[in-house]
Amino acid sequence: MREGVTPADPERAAALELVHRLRDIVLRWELAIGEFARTTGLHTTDVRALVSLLDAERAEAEATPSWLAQQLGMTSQATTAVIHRLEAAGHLERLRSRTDGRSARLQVSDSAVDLGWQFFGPLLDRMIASTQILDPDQQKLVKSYLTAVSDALG
Amino acid sequence: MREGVTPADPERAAALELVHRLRDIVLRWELAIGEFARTTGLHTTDVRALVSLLDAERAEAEATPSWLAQQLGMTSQATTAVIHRLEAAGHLERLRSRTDGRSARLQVSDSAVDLGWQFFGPLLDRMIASTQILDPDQQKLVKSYLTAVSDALG
DNA sequence: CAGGTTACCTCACTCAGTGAGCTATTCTCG
DNA sequence: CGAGAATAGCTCACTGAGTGAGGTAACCTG
Repeated sequence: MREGVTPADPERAAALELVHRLRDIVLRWELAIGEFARTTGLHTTDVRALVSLLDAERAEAEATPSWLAQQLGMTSQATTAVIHRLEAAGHLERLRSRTDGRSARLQVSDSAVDLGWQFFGPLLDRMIASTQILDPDQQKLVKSYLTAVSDALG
Repeated sequence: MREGVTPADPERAAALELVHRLRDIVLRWELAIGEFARTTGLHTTDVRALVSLLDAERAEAEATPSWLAQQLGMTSQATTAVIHRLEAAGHLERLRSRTDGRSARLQVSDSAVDLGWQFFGPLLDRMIASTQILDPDQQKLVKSYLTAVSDALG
């Protein structure tokens, strides 16, 4: 049934195996996001937004509504709604941008950081533990691989 | 600002770096799903469902509505709706299970396989190419790492 | 074969996300 | 400089995806 879709090329099959593991990670990550959303009463989109915003903060990049919209793959209106929800929940502050009068600067509150840490902390710890099994050279290898995959997806 | 959240532990920082790449991959994958959904007129959930179903087929596992609901992290009712949408679009057939009269067997149609291949094919090819740069031993290393991360998320 | 469980479904409803269209600020170039 | 175009973000009205409540049929267990 349906040959050709997965050709019997052993090299390719081995590579596909790896790709599947990655996809499994994506799936599990999404489920974790969903579970976090359910326990906190937030929505999955809100959680995804928070994660992106925390990332931006860590990278010390200025997060704006339009930037967030792009990260979420949503329209600016939907993103406005997300921001309002997070603001109402006290997880986000909307400040004025100093460089552009039209734009806003999104600042996650301490409560959001705590909340995220509480849930994703243990999860992150386990992921980090999995990583620290590898020695520096191995980590470097995996890192360059993941970067390549990331580029392939971009 | 907010020390303690990212402690100045160089080992941990290096590992976090890797975790971030993984999360970047998750984000880009989600955006790709969204783009595919937009171009095909499907919904992101429908696409996620299709991907899961194709996976099940590849693994030769029997896909049922309840199994799918679990994969998507959604209620059975919402999953019923997804199945109906995919069925109406001709991407899915709902067959009777032979072992359990209550259950249904979900069978993706050729049109869905083609559609998926058309969009995800090039993307998958690039991911596979990134993988094939590695030699077998390196692939094995990455694979065991990804498996460990997957377990950490489960 | 009665009582309980499981798999899936329908119905009524809510609210997240979209399209249309607005205001205010910034950029561009004669 | 100043008019026109572009950009950032917003409100409003609406659609439809997902949920909770609750139903039916098939299976399991004593």
